[in-house]
Amino acid sequence: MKPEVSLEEIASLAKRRGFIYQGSEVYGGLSGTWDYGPLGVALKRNIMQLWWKMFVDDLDDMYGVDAAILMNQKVWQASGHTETFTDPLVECSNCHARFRADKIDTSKCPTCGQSGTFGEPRQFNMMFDTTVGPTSTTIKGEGLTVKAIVYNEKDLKVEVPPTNQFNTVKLSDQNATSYLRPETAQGIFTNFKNVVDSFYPDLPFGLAQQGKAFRNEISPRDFVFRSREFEQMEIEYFVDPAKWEEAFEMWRGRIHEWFKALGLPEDKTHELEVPADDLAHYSKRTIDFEFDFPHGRDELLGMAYRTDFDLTNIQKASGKSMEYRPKDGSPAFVPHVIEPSFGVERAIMAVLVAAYTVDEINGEKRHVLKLPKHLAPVKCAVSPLLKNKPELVSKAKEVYGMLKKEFGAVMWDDNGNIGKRYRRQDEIGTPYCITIDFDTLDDNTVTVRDR
RNA sequence: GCGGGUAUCGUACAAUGGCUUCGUAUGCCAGCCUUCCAAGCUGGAGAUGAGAGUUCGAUUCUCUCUACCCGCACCA
Repeated sequence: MKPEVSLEEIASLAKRRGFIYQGSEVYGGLSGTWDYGPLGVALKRNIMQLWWKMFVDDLDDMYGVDAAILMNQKVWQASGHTETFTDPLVECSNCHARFRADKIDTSKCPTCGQSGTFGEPRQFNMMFDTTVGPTSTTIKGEGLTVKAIVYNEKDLKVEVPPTNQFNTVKLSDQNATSYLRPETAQGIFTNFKNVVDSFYPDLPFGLAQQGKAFRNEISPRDFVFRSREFEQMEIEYFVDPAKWEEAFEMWRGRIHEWFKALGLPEDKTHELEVPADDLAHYSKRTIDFEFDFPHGRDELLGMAYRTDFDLTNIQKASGKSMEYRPKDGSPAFVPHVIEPSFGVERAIMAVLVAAYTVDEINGEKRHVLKLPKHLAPVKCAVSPLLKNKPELVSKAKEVYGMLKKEFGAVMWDDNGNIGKRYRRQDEIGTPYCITIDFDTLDDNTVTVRDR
């Protein structure tokens, strides 16, 4: 079932009214990046703050963390990202199917049956790599070794004598290589022990984090739905392995509350029980929570039972115990994990799609963003009924100043006539408009319009 | 990454191998007017994605690049 709104309509509105722009637009853009304008950043922050309130501040069993984007590369080795992301991929030149070169017989394409259609395998890694600190390079020749600290390898020029008696040998410092995190989850797992040491919370408890993650997607798509830089809101909920199902169901319920808080209609959200043979190797159960986006039904957030996969990996790789010792003296164990993982951009898209409506009034189209009030970027617009009556304008300024100081997200609007202002505010989802008229001057009352 | 499409004021559309380089609507800015749900008038700013080629002359034709949209693949 496709919603009536097209992705292009949403993108057009987002651009026109200052929600979301193409990243680096003046230079022709950068694929898979998007920038937020004044209204967009307000909406985004409202959504993220709502999440933090619902899932951290309002709950007794939740703790917040905020880990660094750059992490020791051992994190990604232990989690399996380094290995699984450097698989060589081959592509069939006939049917364009792609396969892991080490998993198939490359003499014949399994999809179309053609022979000899595979080219050279290419390494493809979805993690953005980077170098932490200067790169150290060693130049070796006969009887001579020069060590150089190079801040930018492209600037390094080594003159090689014609005798070729010198060789340049780059000793890339493996410790200096790192990645922009492809998920925020590992920043939580690596701090599990720290939080236990500081607070020793009763099990079950959860850690929550919001932050940027980066994936070098093959093809970013569908407006902000799949981009190369995005924001995640993730929870790792640590449980006694015997009680994981209980926790799973609890979070399932909390996720539906989240949908309600975002104002997403129930008939547009769906649960997809991921079939056993599609599950990631570490997961015993996963539910994809989907939404009917303009481009089709697609994943809005996911919840996975990750067992003790991550903590056990860290325990093995670091040599540090990740066991939790229950306070009742029963034997220690490595907790299991329920992971609800939310995408901020996907939530924004869903909210915009759900809120976007077009009314027909006397044959005129009226665009209204029916945002939940607590998400609206502008809570209230203040207008003088007439722009050319100084007494109205000054009174309105006074009211505006009071509200602005109190609530912040208040907009001054004196452009055109009153009807136009209402329309304009409708289009950005402003719930309240306050108009100062001549009665205000007489009896200090104002007109409050509820969208 | 493959195939198809698109790229013109902020937005949505129009037009053109030249002539004074581009029209409309809306939005925006200034002024006038206007006593509550897109009234009107006057004036103004604002665009051919980037680069190369063909040509006397390119926004228009060709090529390359970039970005977005549609389909496929991918989504650990």
